[in-house]
Parts: sequence; structure tokens; C-alpha cells
Amino acid sequence: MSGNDKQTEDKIFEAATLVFEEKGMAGARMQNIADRAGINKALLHYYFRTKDHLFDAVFAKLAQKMFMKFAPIFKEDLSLEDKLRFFFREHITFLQQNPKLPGFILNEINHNPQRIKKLMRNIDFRNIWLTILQHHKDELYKYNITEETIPQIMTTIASLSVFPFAARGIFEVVFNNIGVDFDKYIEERKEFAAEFVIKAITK
Amino acid sequence: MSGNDKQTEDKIFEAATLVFEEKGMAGARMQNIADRAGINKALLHYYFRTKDHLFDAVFAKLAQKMFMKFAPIFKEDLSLEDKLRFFFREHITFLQQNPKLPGFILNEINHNPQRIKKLMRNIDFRNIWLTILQHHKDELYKYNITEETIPQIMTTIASLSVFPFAARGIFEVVFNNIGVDFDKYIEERKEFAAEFVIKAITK
DNA sequence: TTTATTTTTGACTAGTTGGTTAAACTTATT
DNA sequence: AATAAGTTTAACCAACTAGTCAAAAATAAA
Repeated sequence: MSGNDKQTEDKIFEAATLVFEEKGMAGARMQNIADRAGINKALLHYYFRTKDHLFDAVFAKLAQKMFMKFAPIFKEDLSLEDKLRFFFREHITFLQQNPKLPGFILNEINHNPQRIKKLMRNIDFRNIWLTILQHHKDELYKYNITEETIPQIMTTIASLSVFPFAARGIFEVVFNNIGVDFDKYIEERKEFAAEFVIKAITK
Repeated sequence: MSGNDKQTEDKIFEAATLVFEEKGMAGARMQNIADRAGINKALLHYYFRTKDHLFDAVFAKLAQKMFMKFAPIFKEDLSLEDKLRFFFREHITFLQQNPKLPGFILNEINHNPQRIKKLMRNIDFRNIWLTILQHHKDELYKYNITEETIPQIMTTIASLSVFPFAARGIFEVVFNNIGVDFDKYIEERKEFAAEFVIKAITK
């Protein structure tokens, strides 16, 4: 094992990430990945035996990167309102730096739902669920939130943050026609989304 | 031209729709489409010269189906609040009947942004934009809506309706773990989303 | 330096895929 | 019935693609 192999493995991984994000599993070509990594195609199979192996590695890493960004909210010791402000600010900033992540993950999950089931079976959602309920128990009565509406509110929060990036291609076309800049829109969204949700759940 | 050819063309189109929705352009196989249509592969190329032709036909039809569902809101003569209730009820019901549409369209647009630009260059967004402004001019001052926040609000509305279907694969896994049924969640969303937005934009 | 081990490459292969073609079949026209 | 036109098929092809392999190059061990 020379010190070089980690370097090449990383080069391959980065190239594969770019190509898979752009073309998806079905549209990606091993030759294309090899070219971008500046190596021979055979070397791909030396480090990652098959296209599936390589894809799984990339997908697992990107999915973790994505979902881990949801976790810190539950740990921060803030009021519900500040938690919302914190979340949208942090999460949208993260997506600004990884704009293709949502589209990539949604696409691959739709084409292969099995993949996410395998990936998420370790996560203990029931526990997270109970933690949230417990942690905000006293606070919830102050808001328009019942236990039954929590799934609606949680998915609403995720939608407001993630969807603009997943639908960026459409938004940009519409925005172009009415003189709105996508980047500026995203920047404003950090605050807008937080205040929108807060307003909606306030009694 | 026998009366048969329209029948076969439709059979092909329906089969192609199913396969493209499920696998995407890159993952779809002409042989698979031919099999589902119950015909020879050569006959595909007799009706639609290439895979691109066939895909373009399917995509154009599905995209139109999707976006046309946004139009009726602007014509209905209802108060803003009832318009919101009307929209979410109608649009989510439509998506219940076409659950794979959002994922398919988002995916293909992300992989080929050119396609939507070509498709949408006929639509006069500036005109629609001005119509909305004009039509709700008197009403807007009653709500927390300024001209600058309209793009935020419009995209928020779209997100709340479309995202759950685009991210269904993820939602279902999470829901399974906490005992929530996706179909029931969607049914409840029709009313929840409307009231959520109304609450958020009310002064 | 010599030998063993790991890394990298060019050439190759078996299988797949979109697309073609000539002939057979069906339907309409005379 | 005979001819023409449109429809459908089986067999085929060229290009592409994931994956292999043996040999060369580079690195580590002796």
C-alpha cells in the first residue's frame, strides 16, 4: 500500500460523485468517471469492483451528508421558534453549497426505493420521534400543534427547505420571465420560511 | 391509414409513459416498451423514429398535464382563502391519481434543463404575473403579502403540494417507523396545507 | 541490488442497446 | 381479382458498455 492509493481512491470517488450527481446511476458511464479522475477505466474496477459498488459508496456518503443535516435541530437547546430560524438558516446554507444533492437523492430513491430502506433501517425514528415529543411537550400547548399534525408540520418544514433546490430547473425558468434572481430568492428564503412557519403555528 | 394505427400508436404511447415514468429516459429500454405494448421493437421506430422522439412526445404530454393543473386557480372567481382551499384540494387529488408525475418531471429536468426551457418558452409568465397582481390587488393589503414576497409564497404553495409526492420514497420509510399511513397523510394534507398557508399570510 | 508486492495500463470480450432492412401480412383502391 | 399502400415482423448490425486480463510500471521489502 503506497501513500498514493488513498489519493487515487479519493480522486475516483470525487469524479464519481460529480458524474452520478449529474447523470444519475443509469445515465452515468464508467469511462466518463475514469476520464474525470484522469485514470484508466480498469483502475476503477481495481478500487471499486463494480459500478454498483461505486454507486453505493457514493450514494451512502451523500445520503448521510444530507440526512445528518437534519439531526442537529433536535439537539440544540433553543426555543421552538429559534430552532426553526436556526434550522432554515443552516440547512438552506448547506444546500446552497450542495445544490444538486436533493435532486440526486430523490431521483435515485424513486428509481430504487430499496436503496433507502436498506440505508435507513439503522436509524431509530421512533426514538427521535419520542424525544421531540418529550422535549417540546411543555412548549407545544402554546402553539397550534397537536400530536397528529406533527408529521404534517415536519414534512412542511422539509418541503420549504428542500423543494426549491429539487425544482430549481423549473423555478429558474419562471423566475427569469418575471425578473427574479434564484440566488437572491434562496437567500431570502432562509428568513421567509422560518417566519412563515412560526406565523402558521402560532395560536 | 387503417383504423388500427391510432390504436397501436396509443398502445405504444401508454407503454412508453409507464416505462419512462418508472425508469427515466436513461434507464428506459425500447425493448421493454415494446414488450409492454405487446408489439415488435421495430414497430416502435415505425411510429416514433427514435427513442428521443418517443421520449419528447411523452414528456411534453406529461409536463403539460402537470402544469395545466396550476392554471385554473387564476381563473376561478373566489376569495384568496377559498382559492387556496380550492387549489390544494384539486391539485393534491390530481397528484393522488398521478403520483409518479412530480418525481419524473423533476428528474428529467435536472438531467436536461434544456428540455423545459424549450417547452416553457411559449408560456407568457409575465402576463400571468401581472394578472395575479391586478386581480388580487385590493385583497392583498388585507394579508401579510408584499409584491416582493409573492415568489416566496407561490413557491411555498407549490412545495407543500408537490414535495410529498416527489419525496414519497423517503416519507414512507420514516412514516412506517412511527405508525403513520402515507395515503392518510396525503388526504389530510389537502386541508392542512390550505389552512397552514392562510394562517401564515393572515395579518 | 534483487525480489516481492502493489498500482496502473492497453487491449480485449461478452452482452446490451438503439436502430435498420427486407420480406410477410393486412387493409384499402381500382 | 389484381394492384397499391400501409402495417407488422424476424433477423440483423454497428456502436456502446461494464467488466476482465496479462503485462508493464512503480513502490516496498529483503
